[in-house]
Amino acid sequence: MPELIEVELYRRLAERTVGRRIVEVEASDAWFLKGGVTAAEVLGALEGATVVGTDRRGKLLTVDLGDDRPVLGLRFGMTGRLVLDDEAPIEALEYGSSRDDPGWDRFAVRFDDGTRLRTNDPRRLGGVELDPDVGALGPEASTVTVAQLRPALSGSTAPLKARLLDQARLAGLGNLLVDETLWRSRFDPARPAGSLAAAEHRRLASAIRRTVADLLARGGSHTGDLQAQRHRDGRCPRCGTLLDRRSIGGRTTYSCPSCTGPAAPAR
DNA sequence: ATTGTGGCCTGCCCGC
DNA sequence: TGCGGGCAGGCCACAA
Repeated sequence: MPELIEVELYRRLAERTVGRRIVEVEASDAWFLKGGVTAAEVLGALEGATVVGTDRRGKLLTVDLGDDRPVLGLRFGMTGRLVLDDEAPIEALEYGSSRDDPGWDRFAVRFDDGTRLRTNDPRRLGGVELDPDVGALGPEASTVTVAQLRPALSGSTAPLKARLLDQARLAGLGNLLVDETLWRSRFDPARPAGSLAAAEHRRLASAIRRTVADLLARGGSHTGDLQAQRHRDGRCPRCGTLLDRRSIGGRTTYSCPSCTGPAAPAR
């Protein structure tokens, strides 16, 4: 479940490798290489390169290797973790494994100072890419403005939640963050995205930024107030009502039927 | 174009 | 104790 919060923690870890030179690349898992790139091409592009900086758009981590090299893109899917030597900012992912099996290392680079940065991903849902298309992603969710959110939602009949999960419209939110955000701001996830009024755009944009900041401070996408009740028979932490469990946007969705919804706006 | 669905990958947990 | 089925969700291909 790495969402932008986890990937931001990964980025901060990767940032520590700035100035180090890559002396060896481990890319033996062809499945993990995306965009049609071969292991040989990745090796050629990365070996000898020095890490210049890191960046992130939504759930995509990018590593800048200088002007004469392609940008290294890292995606983590749902169970991917980034580990520098033995240091992992996320010990165990919410729906991942608590083990750290070396057999799950899908990609790694070794630096000239002997340190090693690796992706450990049991389910191989993440991937490595060269020069990823950052432009295909929507605006960054953690800093989204009303002016950015409005066009992402307006005119759409799709459920609000589905649009917020669409990385081409808004980059960074995953299932847990969206449910937490909508619950906090009392929106019905199933409501048509295009039905929001101007004041609601403001309320939602603000809720997205605040929820991301709050859960980042707490340490993960799974630290939301709704999380403990994300199960059948779960109850709304605010009013105690039995939570709705539905599939919206193809994802399991928990929401409070009592204190959310168009018929029951915020008090 | 937009929206919905199913599949990919595989560990884990539950019930029998 | 072992086993099978369901489940988790980020992402992409594909269908309507």
